Amino acid sequence: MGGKKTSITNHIKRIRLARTELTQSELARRVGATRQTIISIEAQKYAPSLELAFRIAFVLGEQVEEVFIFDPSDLMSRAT
Amino acid sequence: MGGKKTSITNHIKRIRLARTELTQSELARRVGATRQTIISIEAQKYAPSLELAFRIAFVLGEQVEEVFIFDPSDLMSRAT
DNA sequence: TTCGAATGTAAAGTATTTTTTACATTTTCC
DNA sequence: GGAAAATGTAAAAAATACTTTACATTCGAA
Repeated sequence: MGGKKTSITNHIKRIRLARTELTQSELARRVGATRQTIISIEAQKYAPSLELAFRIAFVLGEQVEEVFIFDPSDLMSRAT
Repeated sequence: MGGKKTSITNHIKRIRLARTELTQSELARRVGATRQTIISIEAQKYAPSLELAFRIAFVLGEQVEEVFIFDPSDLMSRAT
């Protein structure tokens, strides 16, 4: 069913509400994406591009790595 | 020639050589991508996905934001 | 100089992200 | 309760990232 899964999760919604109190529409507008894109990313349907991730973090006033959490466990299984 | 493409640049090549002395092939293998992908990204032909960016940074032993540099100037022109 | 490893170019095909459009549900607030 | 704003689902098309394959160039060492 589902599939690949990205090994990335994000805290956009929490930060958006707790820290900046932006609506999805407002965030979308400020980062230059559509509301639908924000919805899908918040719902973890897919990970954003690196550029969009940077823009989101920038607008939220956070570092990329505080907004997006990478789980390297699948990478660990690869060899030296 | 090129087009605007992405507002992201990277220091993969410098870090790859100076810090870890990996070949493109080795880096590609460790991050689970192809050599061609590493070549294109190092050549700034396009930016990696967020996931690949995280993997590259992880393997290089750096933070995402030390490897990939975001220029927010195009974002700044958007309003409040 | 010659071999092999590393780097590079190109192009076609696959996979993933983003937009666009349209409508449904929930929340807020009067 | 009702209107408006905010959030949500869906799906097709467009844009971008990634792979695969094949061949060319550069560079270091034997």
